[in-house]
Amino acid sequence: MAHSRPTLHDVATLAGVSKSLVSLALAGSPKVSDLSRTRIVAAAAELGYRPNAAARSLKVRRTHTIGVLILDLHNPVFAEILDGVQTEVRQHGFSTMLISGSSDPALEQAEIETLLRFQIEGLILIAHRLPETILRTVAAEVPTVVVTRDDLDIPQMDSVSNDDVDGARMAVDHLVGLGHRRIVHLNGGDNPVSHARSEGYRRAMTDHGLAEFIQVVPGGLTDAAGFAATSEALGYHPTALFVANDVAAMGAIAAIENANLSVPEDISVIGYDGIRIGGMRRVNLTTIAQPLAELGRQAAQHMLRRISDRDSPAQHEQLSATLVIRGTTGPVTSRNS
Amino acid sequence: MAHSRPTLHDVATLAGVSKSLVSLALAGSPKVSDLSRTRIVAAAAELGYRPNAAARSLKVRRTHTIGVLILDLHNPVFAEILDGVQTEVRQHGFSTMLISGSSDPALEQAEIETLLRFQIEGLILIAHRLPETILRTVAAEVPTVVVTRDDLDIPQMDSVSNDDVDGARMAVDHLVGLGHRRIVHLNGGDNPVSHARSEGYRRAMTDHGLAEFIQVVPGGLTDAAGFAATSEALGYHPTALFVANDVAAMGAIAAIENANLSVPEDISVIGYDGIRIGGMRRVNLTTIAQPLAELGRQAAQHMLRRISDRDSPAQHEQLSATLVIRGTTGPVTSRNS
DNA sequence: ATGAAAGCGCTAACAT
DNA sequence: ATGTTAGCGCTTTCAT
Repeated sequence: MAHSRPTLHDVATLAGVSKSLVSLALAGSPKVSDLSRTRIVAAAAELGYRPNAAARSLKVRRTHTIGVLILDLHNPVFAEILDGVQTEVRQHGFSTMLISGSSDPALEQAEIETLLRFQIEGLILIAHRLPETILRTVAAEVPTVVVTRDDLDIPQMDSVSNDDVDGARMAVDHLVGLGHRRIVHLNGGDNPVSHARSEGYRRAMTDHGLAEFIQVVPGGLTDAAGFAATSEALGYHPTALFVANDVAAMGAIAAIENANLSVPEDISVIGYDGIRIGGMRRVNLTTIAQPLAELGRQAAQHMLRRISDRDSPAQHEQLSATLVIRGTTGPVTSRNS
Repeated sequence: MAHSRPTLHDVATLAGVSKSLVSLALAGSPKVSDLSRTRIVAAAAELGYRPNAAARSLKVRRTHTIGVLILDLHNPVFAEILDGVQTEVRQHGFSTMLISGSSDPALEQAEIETLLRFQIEGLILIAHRLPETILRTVAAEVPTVVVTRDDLDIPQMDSVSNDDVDGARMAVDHLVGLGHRRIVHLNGGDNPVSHARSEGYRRAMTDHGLAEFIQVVPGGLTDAAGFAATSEALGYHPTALFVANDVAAMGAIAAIENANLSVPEDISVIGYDGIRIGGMRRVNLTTIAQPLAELGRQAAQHMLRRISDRDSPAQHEQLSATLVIRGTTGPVTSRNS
């Protein structure tokens, strides 16, 4: 940085007062005379003065900034959760600093490290995949709330999630209600959310007396993963697919149509998340919808609470999802029964 | 923040050395004895020491952090551009701090203000909608590069964009090549990108001798906007629609299908951007694809260059888009000619 | 190889 | 109402 920005000192000199008075005036203190205040404000404007947050935070030990880690910006789910977070924190005078995860988990940790060095006051982790040990350390240092995961019980760390086991059950119930039995599950890979959804699938299948039809195909949470996993799934001649998330479900549908089968006539498909794009008629995806913005809003509330009371006991909020029936699921027909 | 984090001083005391030596050791200086280094590293680890970036930046006047403003996290375009930015800046030892725009432009400015107070070294604006005066001020203070806009000529501010006029022309050329004449354009609202695309449409239509068929329907850049604008567009009985962007194009298709017409048999639709989801078979959208990640990468490169040479002349990079023909456009048939 | 001291820009007693 | 001063945590000469 070649040009050095004007400082409080410069403003003070120009206005012909002391640094402290400038500080006071700019903070809106009532004990500054109108004359001085006017002069100071004018001087600041003239110089294009902008307070140095680093210096300020060094002194007051607050930044009014919370960090947000989003696993994958490509998945619209996270943008929708973030909406909720932002509206809520802004109302309370906080800003957010986002970082996005990358394919490399080590980078993710490094990014969090950066955030912490900037003295953020809290951290919201959206669908992270940090190891528990790291999480413990982080949560001990800074108020932390995790969104979309509830499998961890770490002191001083709150979580807000939806009940994935129950949501998965709703998906299976819906399909069974349509007469399906050979329901294959494309799972979302090795992460807690996907595990929970798989677990819900297994339990629901079992409860419906369909244990013998349980079939879990390894997949992932991206459209590419959904596409790729589908060829294996088709080998089991399913009449319906329950896919780990909406994005992967869209990939699965593409693969099904690529195989010259149609949805839902030959195979019904249900996703999970309730991303907006799934509601577009072109896509028209039946899904288990999470209250995404609400998830974000609650996460922010927990965060704010924890910032003012660091040591309050860990809270784990669980919101329920809802079944949204659209066009990719239908009754079993003679074509696929 | 109740608990105060350990400082260099604490580490020094524990290791039994001076603050300066700790600083040196942690910076990897070779003039620290192995013994001291080991002790210092151990002490730092034991205390969970994390350098305070605010203090550091105050001293060294560098943050190695660049700020990125993304207009709308919901539009997948921006995530893809960001990918390019991130890979590039990381390779050069920089981190990014993201902020996302909101419906309220004033908030957007406030967010940038926050970023600047944190002493970011550069600012990348992706599809912002800041007024030119603000932009000038910002660009004068911090290296700035704008992505997806090229209409501004501001000193010390670079831009990276695609040639929207030319891209729009390609879209029209494609449709005309398929025999379409009644090509209606759903524009993207009052912003420079949309203006350029509309302009390209008009020029291309004129060049093809189709000036009498020019019809621009006001719309927006979201799926809802595309959906809404389509009913007016249908009033002109088009055989093809050129929509301002992919997301809106998906909305338009939904509206067309809602009206019991089919794509492309009754109406062809072409979008703009080349978002990944458009490539899914379910969507299968013909589009003008921008080199999104490349846009981001180049933006980052300009940024980095400008950080090391503040006063280099403004550069305006323009990358070209490519026509991607998929399933939503087809030849004019007896049904719609 | 190590330490002492100064100072980055700011705020907050405290003094006047 | 305004100024003086100390110090937040760090890096960086400059001594030793």
